[in-house]
Amino acid sequence: MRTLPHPAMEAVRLDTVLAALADPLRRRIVRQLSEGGEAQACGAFDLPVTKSTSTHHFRVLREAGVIAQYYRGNKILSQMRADDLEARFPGLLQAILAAEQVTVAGP
Amino acid sequence: MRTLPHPAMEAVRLDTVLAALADPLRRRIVRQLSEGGEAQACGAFDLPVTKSTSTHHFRVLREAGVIAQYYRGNKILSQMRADDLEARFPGLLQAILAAEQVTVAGP
DNA sequence: GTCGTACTACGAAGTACATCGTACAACTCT
DNA sequence: AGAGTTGTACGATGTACTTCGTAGTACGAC
Repeated sequence: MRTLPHPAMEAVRLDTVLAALADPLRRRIVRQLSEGGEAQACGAFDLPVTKSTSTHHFRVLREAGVIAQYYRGNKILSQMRADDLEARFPGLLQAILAAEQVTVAGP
Repeated sequence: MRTLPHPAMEAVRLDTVLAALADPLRRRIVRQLSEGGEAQACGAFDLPVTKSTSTHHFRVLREAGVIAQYYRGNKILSQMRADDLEARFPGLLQAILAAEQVTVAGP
């Protein structure tokens, strides 16, 4: 079974997490994962970029420690590392997701 | 009196704020401003870069809507736009500052 | 006015990032 | 085994960012 490398919780750096979440496309992925609750395959995301680019963004999120990915058949399932993030940076993820909510809800 | 352009609170975008705060040097500035409370001149910051670079980072923070800057004599005083940020993205700034606190406090 | 201070503006150089296309690998299904 | 699906790897390209040096502007002090 193939596996993908994930940073340990202690190795997750604020720099990397913030940089990862500064991209709108990556926040879109994170949002969908957070709202879905369940692990989802990359194909479940309707992103306005090619597969290559999509792979790149998922990789950035995984290497930043924001999401976890594991093989399941010929798909890769992704899910939030919500607990790890909350333990390391309490309230951060929630604040960012909530902030975007505000941004979207314009008059 | 010279003035510097600041984005209106409604024009402040999460993308820009997160990108601005993803840089460690800029977070260092923000941290010092937040802890100091009072407005401080750029020279009050002991940053490991040249003045040009320093100017650049202050500018990024100002254009992102994170700090306010105004002339005072031949200095420029900077201060956090804490209230504006809190109104637009509740809890975000505090979560990021707290997160860094955790990072710094290693065993 | 002249000098020093504090900071900006502009251009240059190196680095990092986002995006894509093509080629490839692993898995499922028939 | 062969074909289709899902996603990766690698290289290329254009854009943006960081950093610096130099030159210049505004202000206070003398």
